[in-house]
Amino acid sequence: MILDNFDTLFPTARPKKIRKGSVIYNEGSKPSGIYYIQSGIIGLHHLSENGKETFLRVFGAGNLLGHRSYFADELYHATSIAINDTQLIFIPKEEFEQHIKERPETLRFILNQIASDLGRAELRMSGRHDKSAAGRIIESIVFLKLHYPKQTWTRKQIADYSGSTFETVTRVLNKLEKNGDIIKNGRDFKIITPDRLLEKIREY
Amino acid sequence: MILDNFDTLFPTARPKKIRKGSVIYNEGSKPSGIYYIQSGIIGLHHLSENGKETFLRVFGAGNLLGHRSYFADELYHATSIAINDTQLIFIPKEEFEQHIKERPETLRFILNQIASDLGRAELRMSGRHDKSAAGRIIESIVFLKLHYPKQTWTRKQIADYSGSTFETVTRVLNKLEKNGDIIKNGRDFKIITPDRLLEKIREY
DNA sequence: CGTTAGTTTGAGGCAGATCAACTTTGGTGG
DNA sequence: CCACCAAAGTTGATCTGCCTCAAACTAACG
Repeated sequence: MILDNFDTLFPTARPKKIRKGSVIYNEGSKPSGIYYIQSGIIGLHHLSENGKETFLRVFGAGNLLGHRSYFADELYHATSIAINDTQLIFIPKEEFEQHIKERPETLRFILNQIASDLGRAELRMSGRHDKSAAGRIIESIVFLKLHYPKQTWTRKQIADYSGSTFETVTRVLNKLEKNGDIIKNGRDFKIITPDRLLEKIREY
Repeated sequence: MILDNFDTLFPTARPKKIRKGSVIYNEGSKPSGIYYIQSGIIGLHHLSENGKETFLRVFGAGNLLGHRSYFADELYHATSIAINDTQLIFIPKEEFEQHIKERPETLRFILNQIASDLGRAELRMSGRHDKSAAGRIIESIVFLKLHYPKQTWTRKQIADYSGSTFETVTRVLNKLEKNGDIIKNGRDFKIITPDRLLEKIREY
């Protein structure tokens, strides 16, 4: 879901360039406003004490970032990291609250998005037990490639998104290639028919 | 989070009695309004084709129900079932939209709740990989007993909530009793010191 | 006090994580 | 433009948490 021209509503905001790999905010810190992404891709990651990493959500151009914690009135529950070089603007609390007063429909728009994200998160949670690792990996590559076709997702990113390991992702991708479901090209790959692949999930 | 006296705002709504075990709405059907729970406990469950069940969320007196799908503008992604005898009112779309116009703060209240639920869902999803089954079971009983202390949760319900099996729940509860962390009483049990138990999760 | 839904306990199996050693890719700096 | 090298990917072997299956037990409700 994308907010077109959201940034033109905040003309005073100065766009900030973020280098690939750098952190926008850290788990545990306190929101003081929200971010709007003008370009680039950002990943939201949860890191546990035993070193396991979970790739919770992806955000692209036109998305808000940090809005969940802001509206839940909580500390950030995960860390956001730029997957690519990114450009974003930060909208401080006061300014954003003013905006909401003037445009109450923004609230409903965000609620719609968060409600949809909650459904997706819960289905992903279910999938951790009722689907095989291969099935989850397939769902993940279809989702990631559908939303960000030009991005070369690493095996590690796919593993963290699907709840698996990069070795297992490697093995599954090889099998998919052997079956003619994807075509590999260097580190990248192309899914031939995403819809048909999703239908075959239970076979893997 | 609880909406006090939300039902008095809809005096025309007729309370409906729901028997333990019966379905309020089914996965895949279309929301035509939202529910408000006057008394009782309701569980939201996702059932997969291979028979696995996931216990997604619990709702009690003073909670809304069916609001996620309503605001996401989606079909229900899971089935809601009365865990106890329950009394609720249904608020049709038109009436609810009218209410939101008159009381826009309701929208922010619901957004706050859904945003918080999303955070919890994502942390539970992470926990499926970075915590042992025992750890997740402990978190689940602490959560369920904290919010619904009088409810006798079955091993199956705890298993579906934690992403495990009822046999594993049995084994963990026995170990917890042996270690003096809980006291069993028939099918029910009491957690001695929930906070201290949560701190010991990584030991289990 | 009979019935059944819920619980306990044990034994065995396997999906997929982990560990390890090697190969390939693609960015970069000379 | 090419050589280098760190990051990413591959492949195989091993290990294990906990799920599955099975069978006997027990609480709780009508």
